[in-house]
Amino acid sequence: MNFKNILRDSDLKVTLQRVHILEITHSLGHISIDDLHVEVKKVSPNISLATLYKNLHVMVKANILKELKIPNLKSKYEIKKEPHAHLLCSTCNEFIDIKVDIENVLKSVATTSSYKINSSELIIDGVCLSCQELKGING
Amino acid sequence: MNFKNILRDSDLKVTLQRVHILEITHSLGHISIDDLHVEVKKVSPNISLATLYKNLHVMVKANILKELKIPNLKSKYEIKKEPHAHLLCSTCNEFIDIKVDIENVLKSVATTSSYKINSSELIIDGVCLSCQELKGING
DNA sequence: GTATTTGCAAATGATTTGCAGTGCT
DNA sequence: AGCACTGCAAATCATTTGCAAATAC
Repeated sequence: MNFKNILRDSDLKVTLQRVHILEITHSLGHISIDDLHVEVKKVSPNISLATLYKNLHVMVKANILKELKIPNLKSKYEIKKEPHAHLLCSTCNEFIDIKVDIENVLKSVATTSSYKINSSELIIDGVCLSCQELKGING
Repeated sequence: MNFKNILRDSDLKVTLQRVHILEITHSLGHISIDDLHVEVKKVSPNISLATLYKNLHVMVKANILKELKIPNLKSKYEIKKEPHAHLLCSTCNEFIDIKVDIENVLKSVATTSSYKINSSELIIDGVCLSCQELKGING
């Protein structure tokens, strides 16, 4: 991914900080602002939280990033890509992308509601396999 | 709905404040903490935000209420009921319940991921009919 | 009567803002 | 050069906590 061009295409100046934010977010998949701060400081030691907040907002508005509001946790950010859902393990907080097909569901909602639908966010909450096994051992 | 019994069944003391919170949340469908504060003060003028926060947490933990984290907005709370999705108008912020059937989707996710699924949250974002019409007139 | 809950005020935590200096184009 | 961006510190906003008085059971 060429993040410099992505920024230029959105009329955002290419700064080292922004490129680092995008590279780290891309390589980790989803990240909270605090984890991002830790990671970005490894390459830009003086970066401030204020800069992170400003850049996350501006890049969300520019449709480069997406903010994911997650039950019980702080928001995470991800690079905007094809629609997909998320699966959260409520025990260990593993958080992963999953492919789901809800096109027909969205179409039928559009028809019955008369809404013009832009996007959707599906977060599925459960217990991952290894946490199920641990629970079996301990409980 | 008998909110006193619902509270008793969860081993929560029945207080006027809690009953008011539940009555108002039920009658309005979904409500943010600030709107709830305004509404509850009409019947319990001295209620504090701290009491609201404490009670919302305790009632969410007791599974009487559900917290809805909504893109761009503050959380809303609703009485826990059968699974359903939500439709948000990103122009006027209308926020409504909708019936959707994603049982098969969830089942297939359970199978492929080996997760034990507890719940899911689907928020669909779009533009409602009257905002579409207004945009047509003004734009 | 005891334990829980309430409401206040203060503390903490999260996010935003103002601004002088710096860097991108 | 000119405007946007950064980083700091301060301001604001949101949420939580501690505690004395009030209330539920």
